Amino acid sequence: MRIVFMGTPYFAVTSLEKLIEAGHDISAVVTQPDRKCGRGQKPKQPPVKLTALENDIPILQFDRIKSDEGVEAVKERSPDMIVTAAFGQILSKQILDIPKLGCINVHASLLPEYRGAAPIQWAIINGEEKTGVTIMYMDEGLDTGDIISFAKTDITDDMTGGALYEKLAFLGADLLIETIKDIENGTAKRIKQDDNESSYYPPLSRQLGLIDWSKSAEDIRNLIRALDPVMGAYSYQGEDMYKMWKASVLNGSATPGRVVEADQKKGLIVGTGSGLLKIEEIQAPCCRRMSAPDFLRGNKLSSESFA
RNA sequence: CGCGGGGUAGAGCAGUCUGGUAGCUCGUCGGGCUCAUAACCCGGAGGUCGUAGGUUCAAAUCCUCCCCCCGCAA
Repeated sequence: MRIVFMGTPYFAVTSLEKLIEAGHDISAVVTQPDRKCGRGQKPKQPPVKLTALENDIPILQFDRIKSDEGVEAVKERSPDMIVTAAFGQILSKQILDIPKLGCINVHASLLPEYRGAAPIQWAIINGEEKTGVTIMYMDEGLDTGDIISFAKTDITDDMTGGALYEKLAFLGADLLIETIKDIENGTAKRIKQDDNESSYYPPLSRQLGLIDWSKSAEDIRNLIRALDPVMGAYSYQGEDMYKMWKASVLNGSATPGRVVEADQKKGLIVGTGSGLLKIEEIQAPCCRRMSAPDFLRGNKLSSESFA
């Protein structure tokens, strides 16, 4: 099958690699432009671009794929199908109409739930125990197209956002390959999404990571593990920002944000709206992340409350 | 040239401004004590102070280059 692949981050790399492995003809890879990011503002190449380079696949990068040049470039590749995974740009009708077999997308949730850019993290934040991936036809809406196939998986209690991201990347890639086979064979299904059952969650924002200590210890723990390793949940003591990377829930109660214990042996324990939170891994300003006992060994954490 | 913090013993830090031969907590090893404890006491091992130069009688400390890590920002 002649495919134009669109994707950007590591999540999409897995799918791209499996497509190549399966012997599909990837006539081009479309990915976001190299962006200045990180320290030093050096332009960084998206992971998908690096994979394309390794495999000698032509690369197309547009600020807006909807632009005339973008549409034209895709047309020139005359794909049978467009496959997207975490691409980061919305496709216009002009593009959707190009491939005769349609445009399909790998989405990291069980649609119609968790539409939006960050379904993986949101599922953990909400304490979900099950999630999955969905392969769907794209339409002009955001994650609203018809479902072709899906695969479920469990979210274990200790799973971080990073771990689930990786798991779903593989699950999605495998399902993608199978689904394309079904489409080729004409056995693929096409199920409309029930909009009444749908939910939409926004992209991750800095603000989201700020810990609200009045929430329950369980909720805070979920936020912490969901945001590991993308940005970390954080809290302040005065001007100092501390990132929390790992925590567990204890019975008990204390004023939300209050540091109950900060002891090498007893650990770092903080009060919440319901239950106590034991911080097991923490990152102080300007330091790398480290276990709470290690941190307390060399740093004197004030007994001031977190806010 | 986007802004800023940091690299000192296995781990986490102090010492750097006000140069003078390396210190703290923990771990580790050996010994002691106790009915008992992640307990306590005594003792030991373990460091090219990120790399390379420079200044100096003397550099972890002052100056310059480079490498790596981290926060902001995008």
